[in-house]
Amino acid sequence: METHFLFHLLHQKVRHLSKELNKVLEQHQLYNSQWTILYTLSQKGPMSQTQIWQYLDVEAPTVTRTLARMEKSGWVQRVPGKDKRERIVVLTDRAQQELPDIQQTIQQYEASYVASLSESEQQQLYHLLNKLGDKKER
Amino acid sequence: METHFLFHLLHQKVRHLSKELNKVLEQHQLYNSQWTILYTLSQKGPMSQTQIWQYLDVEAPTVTRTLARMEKSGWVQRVPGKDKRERIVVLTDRAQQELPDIQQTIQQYEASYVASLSESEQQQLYHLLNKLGDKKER
DNA sequence: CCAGAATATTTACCTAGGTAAATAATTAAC
DNA sequence: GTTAATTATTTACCTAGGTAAATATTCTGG
Repeated sequence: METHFLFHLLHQKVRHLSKELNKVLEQHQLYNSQWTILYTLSQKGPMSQTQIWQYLDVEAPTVTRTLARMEKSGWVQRVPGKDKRERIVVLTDRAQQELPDIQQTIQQYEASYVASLSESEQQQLYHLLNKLGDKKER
Repeated sequence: METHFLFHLLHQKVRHLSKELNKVLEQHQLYNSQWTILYTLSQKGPMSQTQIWQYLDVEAPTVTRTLARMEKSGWVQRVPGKDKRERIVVLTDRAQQELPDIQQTIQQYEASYVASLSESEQQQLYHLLNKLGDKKER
């Protein structure tokens, strides 16, 4: 099998997916990646920035920037922690209020996107993706 | 199954993959996305920019920019076509020369990444990815 | 206690992707 | 044949991701 096409397809799908998700999220004035953070905070409660980037497996500057934008547009607030180096990120009231609505939008979109696969195919896909790139001793 | 995790995993994998690929390509002074274009041109021969973005399913400004960078670093040249609006993209001699080497680097990396899956799992994965998001009448 | 290491965040600089609108050249329609 | 629509590319402006280095605190070993 031509591995090239597999990787190309992977790329394409993710790009396509982000693009559409961003379009769907327009109605909430939100972006894909911002949603990821919003969702994480809604599940885990207030977190420091470091906790966020480690959890999302993204570099620190990436979340600094995204959070700055989210703070500006009123989704989160960054309050100082006991340790004066760190900033704790908290959802704003507005975010709390709009969350269910947004979640429904996402849920619906994701469901429609995944509808082309049966339940067991979805699990297969998850399983295979998870296994992909799992280095033994690469 | 929680679709959320499937999409999250997809994102993560692709990000992780690009990151590593870029690192591997450093030795050739090349980036992931630039390689994609280089490879396409090596397979298809000279193409107009429009042909490139349509084939790669990317927006026009994206390839304009990437080609500009590639031209500056000596991978491609853009020559005017008969139609004075279009620019035909051609690989430079240097690109031609270095291609086999780079291809080997990529090949090797991709093979190692995909080695965690059996041949038939790879095909399964390709099949499922391909099917994912296939709208009937979404 | 205090100098040096470690940690949390930020800044500066890069690539890659997107949209909307501008520009230039070609085609089509009258 | 000139005007209007279409096509190819670019520009300006956005988000998202990365690395390397700077800054500010906190921790630690002597």
